[in-house]
Amino acid sequence: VTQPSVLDHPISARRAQTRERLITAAIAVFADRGINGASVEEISEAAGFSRGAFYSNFADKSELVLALLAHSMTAQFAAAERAIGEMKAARDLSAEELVTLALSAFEGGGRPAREGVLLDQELQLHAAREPALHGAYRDFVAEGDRQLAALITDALRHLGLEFTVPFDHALRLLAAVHEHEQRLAVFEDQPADPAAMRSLLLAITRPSRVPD
Amino acid sequence: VTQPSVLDHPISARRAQTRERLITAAIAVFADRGINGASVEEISEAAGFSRGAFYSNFADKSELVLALLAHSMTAQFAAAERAIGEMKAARDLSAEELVTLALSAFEGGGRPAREGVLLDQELQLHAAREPALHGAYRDFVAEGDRQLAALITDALRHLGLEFTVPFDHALRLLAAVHEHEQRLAVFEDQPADPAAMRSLLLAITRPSRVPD
DNA sequence: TGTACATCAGTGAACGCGCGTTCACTGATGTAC
DNA sequence: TGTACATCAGTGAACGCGCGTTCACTGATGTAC
Repeated sequence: VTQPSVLDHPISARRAQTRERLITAAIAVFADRGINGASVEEISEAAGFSRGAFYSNFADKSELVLALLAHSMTAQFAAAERAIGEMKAARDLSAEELVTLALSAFEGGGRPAREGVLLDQELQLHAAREPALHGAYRDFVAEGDRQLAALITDALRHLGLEFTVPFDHALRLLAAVHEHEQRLAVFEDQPADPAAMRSLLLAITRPSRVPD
Repeated sequence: VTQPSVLDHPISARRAQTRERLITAAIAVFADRGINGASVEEISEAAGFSRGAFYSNFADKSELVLALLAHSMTAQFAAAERAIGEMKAARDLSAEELVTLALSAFEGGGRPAREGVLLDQELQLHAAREPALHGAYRDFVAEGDRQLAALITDALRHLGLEFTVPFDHALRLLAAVHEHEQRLAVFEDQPADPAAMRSLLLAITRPSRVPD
C-alpha cells in the first residue's frame, strides 16, 4: 500500500528535518496519550512547530501513523544491526543475557523500554483495527522475524548451543516471552525479571552436537 | 481503590439491568473503536438507550472503564470455573488441547476470541497510562495467575505430567505464549496455530514421577 | 382493588470546548543576471 | 557580490463538527390508605 506523499516534489533537507522532528515528537506523545488520545496540537508543539507545519508535512493524522509505522520498521532494523555488532563484540555474556540483548533490539527499536513497549502495543492495536493495515503489519512482523532469526542463529553459534525444538517454534517462544515480560514490566518499578526467560532457554536448548 | 458509585441508594433491579446492558455494549464498542475512540453516544445507542441514561448510571466515561475492568475480572473468574468443570469432564484430550482450554478461559473471559483479545489489550494499555490504575491492574493479573495456577495444576495431574522448570516460571511461559499467539491470530484469517504451544509443553514437562 | 402522590429511571435538547482541518499570509531560501 | 524576483516552509487565525456533560422534563414504578 504505497501512500502518495503530499507533494511529489523532491523533498528539501529542511523539510525532511521537520518531518523527522514531528515523527520523533509523535512517538513520545503517542506512547503516553495513545494514538487516538494524542492531538495534532500536542504533537506539533512537542516538536516545536505550529499545527500548520504539521499539515504542510502530512496530509492528515492517519498519514502520520503510516509514516510512524515505516519509521519504526527502519529503527528496528537499525537496532538489529547494532545488536549484531554488540553481540559479536561481547565475549563473556551468559546465554540469557545474549538472547535478551538480541530480543531487546526488536521492541521499540532501541528506544527507552517503556516508551517503545507502549508504542509498539499502540501500533499493533491500531493496525488490528484498520483492515487496510493488516497486510502492512504482517509484513512488518515477518521481516522482523527474519532479522531476529539471523540474530538468534548467531547467538546460538556463539554460545555453542542448539534448539531442542523446531527453530521457528523456538523463535516464537522467545519473542512471546520477551514481549510478555516487557509488557508486565510497565506496571512494575523494577526492570523485567529474566528468570522465566532463563528457564525457557534451559528448557529448549542443549550443547551443540556439531562444534565449529 | 474503591470508587464511590453515583448514588448510595441500593440499586434497583431495573437499574442493574441497564448498567449491565451498557457495559455489554461498551465491551463491543471498545474492542473495535478503542477506549479513546468510542463515544458515549455509540455505546448508549448500541445498548438501546439515550446518552442521558448513560450519565444516569455512570458519573462519567472513566467510571465506565473502571466498571468494565471489574466486570472483566468477574467474567474471567466465571470462565475459569467453567473451564475447570470442562476439564474434569474431558477424558480424551491431548496435553496441549487441555492447556489451551485452560488458558483460553483467561483471555476475554469466554468472549469471542478477537473481541476478548482486543479488549484485554485495550484495558492493559489504558491501565498502563493511568498511574491510578496500576495497582488495580496488578491485582487483576495476580488474581488471574492464582486461578490459572489452580487450573494448570489440575490439568497436569489429570495428564500425569509435571514441569521440568519451576512452577511459576512455567505459568508465565504458558501465559506468554498463549497471549502472543492470540494477538497474532487477530491478523490472520485462521485461528492460532497450536504448534509452538505444543513444542513448549513438550520442552517443559515430563511424565510425573509421583503417580496418584 | 383503586386512587393520589412521591420517587425513580430514562429522554432529548442544549451548551461549550477542543479538535482536525483549511487558508490567506509572511518570512526564509533559492535562482538569475 | 548585490539586487529582484519566485518559490518554499511554516504561521496562526478561523471554521465547523463531534463529543462529553448537564438539565429540565416525562413516563414508569412503587407506596400508602
